[in-house]
Amino acid sequence: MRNTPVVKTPSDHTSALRRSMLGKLIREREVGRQSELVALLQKEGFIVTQSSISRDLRELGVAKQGDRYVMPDDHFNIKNDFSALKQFVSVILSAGTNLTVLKTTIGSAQSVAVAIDTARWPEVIGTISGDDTIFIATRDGREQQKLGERLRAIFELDTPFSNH
Amino acid sequence: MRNTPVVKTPSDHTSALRRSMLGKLIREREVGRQSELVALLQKEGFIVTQSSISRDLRELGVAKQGDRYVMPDDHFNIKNDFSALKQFVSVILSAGTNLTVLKTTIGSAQSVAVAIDTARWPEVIGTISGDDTIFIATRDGREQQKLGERLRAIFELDTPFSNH
DNA sequence: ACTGTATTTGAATTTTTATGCATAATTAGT
DNA sequence: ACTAATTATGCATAAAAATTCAAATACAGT
Repeated sequence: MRNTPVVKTPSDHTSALRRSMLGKLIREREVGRQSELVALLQKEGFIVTQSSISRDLRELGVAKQGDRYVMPDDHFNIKNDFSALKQFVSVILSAGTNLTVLKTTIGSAQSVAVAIDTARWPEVIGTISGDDTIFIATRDGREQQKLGERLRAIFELDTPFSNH
Repeated sequence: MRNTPVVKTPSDHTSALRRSMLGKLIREREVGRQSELVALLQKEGFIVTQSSISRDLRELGVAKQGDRYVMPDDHFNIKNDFSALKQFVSVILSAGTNLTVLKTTIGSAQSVAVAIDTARWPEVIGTISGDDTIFIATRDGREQQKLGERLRAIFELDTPFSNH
């Protein structure tokens, strides 16, 4: 069963397909120059010259760091300023409808709490913290809810009743 | 009292200072080519050629996206994302040629130290920390130097003898 | 201060990337 | 289907960045 020409029907508007593949290649392999990309694309059935690659890369927003290309998606990983604190937070608990408790590794509660304070999220009324515990006060159940979501997103903690 | 020559005594080992400034420039302005950086640095009192800039950029991990350079912090690099910890670190000091001291707000030294530990930078031999102080041991002056650059970049601290 | 070693640097060159321009392909409008 | 307009492409070349190499500079040990 050999008819679908690997990827490109003679007259597609190739550029989209090519760019897509370009993205895949850049994500999956370590590529450091456009001539390599020309070769790799050729192997996939696309015939292009370096000129087009150059233009494609700009179009895709691909960046070159040192000697490898990186997709802009990978840049998005920052999300927020808390990623460095993730490692200290172990669990999130709630007590009643307006108190949320965060457990951290010993000694880091203060730091995490300060980060939360300075973030000035609307749902946070105030925080106090010990060595490995942070209390976060919210106005009511709804706010507590929101805070929970936010914290779990940020610190990548499991939800209490988790999904798949 | 005006004698400290703006930034560079003829024979400093400039590279560290220059790189630090380079980082600042890239963060603050939109620069798209190394020749511009040469010019900007000249305006700050550093005389360099494109060759060195090229090497510095690689060293700093700066990436070029389209036609602007971007610091890796602003980008991806989850491991090196200490941005949330920035607020706790106030000053960097060195003692001798293999001990670097970091002062932090009270209570956060531990957290910062852990982050540094888990980052596993090659130049760090070990750390110990109190409430607001971290000792970081490095092998020698050179390594200490590198660590210094890295810390100043990450925590956006001023260089010891700063400019304008 | 002197010596040997390692690092940094700039000038020149090579390599890589971007682009002006003319052509080809694709799309839209009728 | 034909024509005009827009977009995509390759070639040749300009522009920018990386690298080689020799010289200069910093450094540690004595």
